[in-house]
Amino acid sequence: MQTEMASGAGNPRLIDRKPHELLWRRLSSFAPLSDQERSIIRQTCAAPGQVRAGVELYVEGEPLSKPGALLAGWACRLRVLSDGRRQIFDFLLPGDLFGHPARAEPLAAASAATLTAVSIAGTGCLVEMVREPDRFPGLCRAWAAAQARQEAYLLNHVVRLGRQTAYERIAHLLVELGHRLDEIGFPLGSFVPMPLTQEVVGDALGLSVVHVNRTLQQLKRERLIETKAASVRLIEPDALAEIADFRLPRRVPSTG
Amino acid sequence: MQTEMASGAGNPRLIDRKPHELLWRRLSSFAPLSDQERSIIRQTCAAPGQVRAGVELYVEGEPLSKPGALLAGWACRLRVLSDGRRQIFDFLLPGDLFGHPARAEPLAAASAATLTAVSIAGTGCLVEMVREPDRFPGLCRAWAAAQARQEAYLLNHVVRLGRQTAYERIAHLLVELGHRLDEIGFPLGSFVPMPLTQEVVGDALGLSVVHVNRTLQQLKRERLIETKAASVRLIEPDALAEIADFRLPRRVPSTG
DNA sequence: CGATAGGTTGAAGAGGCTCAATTCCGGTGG
DNA sequence: CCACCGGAATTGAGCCTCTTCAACCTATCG
Repeated sequence: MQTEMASGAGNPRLIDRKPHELLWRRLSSFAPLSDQERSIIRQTCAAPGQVRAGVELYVEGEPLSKPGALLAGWACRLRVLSDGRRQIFDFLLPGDLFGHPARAEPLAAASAATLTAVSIAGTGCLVEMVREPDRFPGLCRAWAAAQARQEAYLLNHVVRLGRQTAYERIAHLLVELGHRLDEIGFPLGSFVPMPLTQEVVGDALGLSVVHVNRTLQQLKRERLIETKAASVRLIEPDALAEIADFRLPRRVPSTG
Repeated sequence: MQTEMASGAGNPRLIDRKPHELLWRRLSSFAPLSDQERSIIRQTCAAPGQVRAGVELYVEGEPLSKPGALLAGWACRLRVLSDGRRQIFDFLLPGDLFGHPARAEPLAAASAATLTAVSIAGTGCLVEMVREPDRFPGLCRAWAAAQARQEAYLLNHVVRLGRQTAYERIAHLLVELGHRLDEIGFPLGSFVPMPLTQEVVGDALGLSVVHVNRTLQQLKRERLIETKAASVRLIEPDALAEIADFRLPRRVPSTG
């Protein structure tokens, strides 16, 4: 029941639209935007950059000079330990922002890399926005809210890693990604894109590939999920949320 | 060698000083502060609140209305799962800030609770600061930088939980806390306060109390650390940092 | 002096890892 | 259209880290 209420049936399939519409709709879901702001977003999306899979968008420790927005494809933030072990911190989905240099954090605390081929809204206008916050108050608020959301996901991630079993971790991640995809128009409960290899899932959840594989099989056997190509269907989102002790991020009343 | 360079020998024992001096020195290590800002800090610290151990400072989901600064004692941010399992996200040490409602994140994403009796700089003037950012640009920058730092610690925490063994996790946490204490005047390599029960360490690092205990014993047996009352001495900070693959947070060139 | 929180110890078992081999699948070249 | 290739997924077996349970010890405090 919660499933149907939360379902993205009402969310237009943003991906199918023009990129700037995806970004505008998504940002204005965080804070109201002016017409001027809408137009700067349109400009920013005019000539998106194309980047292949497996490319680093920026590197840990490097100055963050180029804010960007993901228009299509998936990426992640990660760190590589000195012995080669990798830890993925979070995922970037279409409509997500990255590399904001403001807030007195000029250096990247983690690297970011593409997981698929991606399309990225250029840096030009976004830099402008960051430089002159007073001209784009709505954009700034939206960006801040998006960042706060991203941080809430990071806390979820800590809980997964610290206190949940492999089974719960995977269920939790799937539900979280399911809800995020729902927000950009892929209804919860239907087949949705999930271009993650089992190794990537393992690097995110602190598990070995082998164990990710076995746990996914269990979830399939129990008919909680099914997979096809690079996509997943959460057959029983509520049951998964129950298993994972998943809580929807409280929607912030957008009172400005 | 790195140890000696990073040692807090140069840092005055801030704890021993007047509370407002601790806070001022700490904040101005993040961004230059004006005299006016110094005086508002002094006011804020004039009548610190006293809170006992084990008290919640704020609760997850509650509106964040009361920014504060910890002047003495330890606290942590945490979340309690529905089945009672706890996960600690990070620790608050003297000089640390919490509960900043700005940045469009009006609701707390986690609870915060005291681990010891603490002394807290009141909300009055800090609220003022948040309301009128233009009057206190330095303070705002400092606060943002402090928050960025806190976030870097959170990423460290994810790496610990996701990719390190119990032995590495504990070494890593100890070194990180050692460096943070060094910054407020407790030299790395000497006995420093560490008022954490083994249960708290377990809740932070995703380990059982029993295993924390055994791992600590191993570290003591190997003469890497020694403990006394609620304090610890990192006998071999470099060796510990090596074990933990610990990296010092890059100091931000304070050009801004 | 009893109460209570925190620390210590032992034993057994589970969850997850490693190693190693095999299969599957989407693409590529012939 | 087929053979082949490489990355990803799958499977089996053994082992090890860490957990759980349960008991016991130790300090501190009213």
